[in-house]
Amino acid sequence: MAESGLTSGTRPGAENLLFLTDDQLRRGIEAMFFAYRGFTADPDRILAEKSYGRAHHRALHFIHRSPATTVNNLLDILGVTKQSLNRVLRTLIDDGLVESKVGQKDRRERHLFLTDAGRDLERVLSEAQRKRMRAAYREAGPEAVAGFQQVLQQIMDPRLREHFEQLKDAP
Amino acid sequence: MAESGLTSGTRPGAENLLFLTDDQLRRGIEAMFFAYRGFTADPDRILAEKSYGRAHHRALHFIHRSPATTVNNLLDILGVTKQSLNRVLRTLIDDGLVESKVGQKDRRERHLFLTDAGRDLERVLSEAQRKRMRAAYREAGPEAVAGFQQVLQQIMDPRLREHFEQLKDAP
DNA sequence: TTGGAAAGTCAACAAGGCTGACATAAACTG
DNA sequence: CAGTTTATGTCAGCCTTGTTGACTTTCCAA
Repeated sequence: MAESGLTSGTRPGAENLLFLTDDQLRRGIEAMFFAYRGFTADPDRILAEKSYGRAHHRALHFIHRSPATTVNNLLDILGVTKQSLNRVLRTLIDDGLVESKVGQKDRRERHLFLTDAGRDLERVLSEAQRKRMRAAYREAGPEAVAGFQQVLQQIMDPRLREHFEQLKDAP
Repeated sequence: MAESGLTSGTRPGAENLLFLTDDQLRRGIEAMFFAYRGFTADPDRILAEKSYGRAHHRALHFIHRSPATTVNNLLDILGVTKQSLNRVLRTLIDDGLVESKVGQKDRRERHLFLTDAGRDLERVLSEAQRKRMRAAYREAGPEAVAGFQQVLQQIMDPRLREHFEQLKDAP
């Protein structure tokens, strides 16, 4: 049943390229669209209560992942302008969720850290997101998860894939 | 699950749950974030040239997929307010990419269709998106693609999954 | 010492979400 | 038939989050 459901009874041989039909690609595109909505739904609800937005979540996430990261590095990861990021960072700093420390080696740079309160919010947000992912992973099983990761990695722009890989090796 | 155990050789036993660690989940979350950026990058570039946005693309896509769809159905799929959709639809209709026809059975409804010009733009946008997906699929291989679809489907909200399934069976 | 990088800020704007209020036409219901 | 509900459209105003451009301050490095 699993087999026929996945491959319609055909074996994935070298010549079997049905998974590359426009129809299969369309299904993948629509799946990405609908899944991304679910992916962001739970954090979005929590953020709305606190009058924050997705942009704040992203900043919290990547500062959490890479403590002491610089503004420039964050700009590169997030792919927005410094004005856009600054607005978000400003509110997070003013609200005491993020701390900005002048660099020791290069005192022009600012190194970003989560405060205790910042870590708290980050934990609530990411746990909500993980909960859904965990359920999805469990339903789909480890092999599906491996495929999921592989395809997503290929969809990324090479420059972003580097960031992704770098984060993989973070402590 | 029992079946995937049979076909894969990995039994989802108590000890083999490493794919559910918080670290694996975090990797999946970041992969979704970076991949979605790539996913939208190519259409976004084309849309920007024509002063359209992602919202226009979404409308074109789903009208293309479900010709004669009603405004209400589109609202449900897209998950935005009618005011938001109307703004987008208005420009598409004014620009001659979408046609709105009064319903025959129920004359309160409007049925939406792409014009030739609308189909042209939809084709350009979706081909750009498919190109990237095709390359990703080819690199990852059919088994990975199957897993990719499975996990995405599980991430969706149930209500959206129904829409997704319904589109699967469309002509 | 000076050029340029890093960061921050101000102003203005746009897309695309949202709410609320209201209008119209058509269908449905008692 | 009168009243209600449904589907759609529209106006006005707000918010978040993106953009560009201009400008300043700090300060490293050649």
